[in-house]
Amino acid sequence: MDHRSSPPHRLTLRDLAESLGVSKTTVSNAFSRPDQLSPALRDRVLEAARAEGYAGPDPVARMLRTGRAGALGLILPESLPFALDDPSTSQLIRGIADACEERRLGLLVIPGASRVRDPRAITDVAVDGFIAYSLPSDTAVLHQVLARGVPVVVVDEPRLPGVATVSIDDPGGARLAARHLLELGHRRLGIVTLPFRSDGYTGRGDEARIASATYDVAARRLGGYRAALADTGLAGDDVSVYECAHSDEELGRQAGRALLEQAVPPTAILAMSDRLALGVLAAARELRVDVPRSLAVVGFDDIAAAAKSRPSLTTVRQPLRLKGYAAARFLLDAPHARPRDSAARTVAAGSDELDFPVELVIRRSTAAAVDS
Amino acid sequence: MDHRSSPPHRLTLRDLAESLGVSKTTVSNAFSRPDQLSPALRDRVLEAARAEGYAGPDPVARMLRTGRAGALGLILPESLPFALDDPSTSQLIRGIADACEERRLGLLVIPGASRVRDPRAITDVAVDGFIAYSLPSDTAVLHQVLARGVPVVVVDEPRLPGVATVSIDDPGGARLAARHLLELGHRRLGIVTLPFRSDGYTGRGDEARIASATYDVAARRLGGYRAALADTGLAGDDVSVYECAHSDEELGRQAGRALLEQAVPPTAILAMSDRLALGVLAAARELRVDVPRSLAVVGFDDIAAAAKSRPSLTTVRQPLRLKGYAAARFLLDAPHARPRDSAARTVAAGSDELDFPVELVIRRSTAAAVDS
DNA sequence: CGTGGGTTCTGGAGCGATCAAGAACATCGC
DNA sequence: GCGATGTTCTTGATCGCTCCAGAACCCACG
Repeated sequence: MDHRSSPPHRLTLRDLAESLGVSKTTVSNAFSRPDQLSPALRDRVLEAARAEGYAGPDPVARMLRTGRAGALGLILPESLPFALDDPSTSQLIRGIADACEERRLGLLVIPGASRVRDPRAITDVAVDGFIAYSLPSDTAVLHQVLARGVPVVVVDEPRLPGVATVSIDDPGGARLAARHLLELGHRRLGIVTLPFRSDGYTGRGDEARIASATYDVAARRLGGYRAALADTGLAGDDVSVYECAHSDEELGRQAGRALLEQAVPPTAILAMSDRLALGVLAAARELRVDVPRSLAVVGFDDIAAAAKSRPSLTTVRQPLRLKGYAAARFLLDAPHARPRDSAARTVAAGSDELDFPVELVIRRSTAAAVDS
Repeated sequence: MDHRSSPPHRLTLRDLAESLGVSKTTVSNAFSRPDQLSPALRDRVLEAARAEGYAGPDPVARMLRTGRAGALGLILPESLPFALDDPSTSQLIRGIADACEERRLGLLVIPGASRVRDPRAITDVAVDGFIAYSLPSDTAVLHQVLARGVPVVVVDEPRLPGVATVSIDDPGGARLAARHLLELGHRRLGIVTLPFRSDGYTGRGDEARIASATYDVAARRLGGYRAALADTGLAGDDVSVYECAHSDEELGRQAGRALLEQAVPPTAILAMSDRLALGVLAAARELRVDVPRSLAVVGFDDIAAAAKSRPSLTTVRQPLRLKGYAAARFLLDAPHARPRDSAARTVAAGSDELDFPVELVIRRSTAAAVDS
């Protein structure tokens, strides 16, 4: 009771202890370890806290002492608006949120990481670990995260040696999609890709860009498509590639138009995401190209809209939500995820990769080629 | 140099200072206040940090010292999946994210607050303030937030005396919508409402529930609808009300069917959200009720899908993204938003309410009544 | 050469909690 | 009645940093 009222002092655990005539530890226990003190005293403390307006232990001070932040950092490549727009990203987030809720952890979102960013967004944030989603390999962010020394799990990309990664079999999925079209007799294929680099380029495929891709996923899926072509003894010659800067319907539509308006248009189009494929469908509609009779389209992801489109979309299903959940669990359950007992940067050595299977879902956007 | 290597000690600022033979303050300044020391020494410190693998000042320790958490807490009524699904919520989040990005703040998401929740989700989290979105007035969460003593801004509801609120003119917007229908000659109206309470009830309107509403928004909008009826000299008699537990298309469809399958169906339906209105449109389609010829439908919010639906939706536009942005700015710019200098619980006394105007957007889902 | 005003750097006191170790007191068996 | 075993509460150190006040130094001015 000796400090007057010069600054409207925020009540602290010690103040309460003093005014009650007990030790700080006792007050602390009353809040955080109820079984460590007699119910009577506990009630007295809690009662006094309420009366004096003490809100409970300061989370930050506790974090400093215990070394746990009680939150997960989620690093997203695009802005939050975009992430929320994109069904596959938001499915992933759901999965992560599920795991956070189970573990009573907060979820701290750090969007826009594919652009150059203030490193403080990473270094100044109180988290027990990061989940980095689909970042280009040339972004500084991931290295900042690694440098911070907290556990990290990467989802999808980039695959870095020694960094825990949760992903899918991208080449395998792509191969499945392409093989499906080839088996249906298609020989002139178009490919609508996700970005190879994060420079905002949209346009015809460019081998130089592809060779220097910083987005692994696009490169891996393209590899899968081409592997299927090679299986069938086809060179990639009759395949035109169109790259989109983002995964959205509008760019997919644009890509679809570009491919369909070629002198010799493809009879089938492989799109690296369902949103792109949906855009291709829109382009076909505009150009009065019948799907699947004159054009077969295959997507990737199997978002909810894929089953609802007209025609419904043949696609490669990946377990997005599960992937998010698994990534969070991977982060949390890993031995090194414990705070301050190790300088480990990744979650686990050895079993640091978790790959989910994919599955081809055949719907109505693909049919046998009619030779034209 | 006296602490050996028993635990793989995480490098601290002091370790670095010692090994460099400078003071802790100097190292701290090298990272956080570059202008406070000579460039030469600064470089030497930074160089040593890199060499020894020191990642920079620990954010939690800094928070404790400076009293700033560098993050905003966002409290959402529903689960994150649901929030991400809902276009109006995600628009709001965008606005908040915009402001956070401007101010280099993290965004910590706390979903599912309308259910009973572990108070630790609120008390244990390091934030400089909370934005509470559309919470029922009987939820404990908001009181926990208030008790924590950090600044709070409520968006939409509940309106609590002395608590800063960002909102819109709900009764006014609703009145606009209803008046529009009345002016078109409609006299038999149906109303599809947002939930009045958070108990998951979906079904016919129930005056007892309405009177004891814990969701202010639904009550205020209903008040607006009824005010318009009163303006026209109509009692509410010819108005059937159907309450939906959530704002989604499926429940809207269900509500639409229930209203349209009545012995004497309404000629016009007022829905408290666009998603509900879209569901009503779906119901009308199923029942082969022509919109707008046999049924007029008005929504609320003006989400992107409202302009794209068939027919496009007449609705009450509210600036969702702006509302989010404003809420964050309100929180951050308020005098009391500064840490530890006050026990103020709300952002500002006096000007603690920020209301945005709404606007009726007339599209093709409404037309003059044909007397049937 | 002394004085004043910068700049650059240091030391030590906290920020508000938790935790390990131990003191005080009661309980119990033999 | 006495050591043994708990239970309940306290003491003091510590988490890693930032900030305040001041020391040390440099330079210039009169």
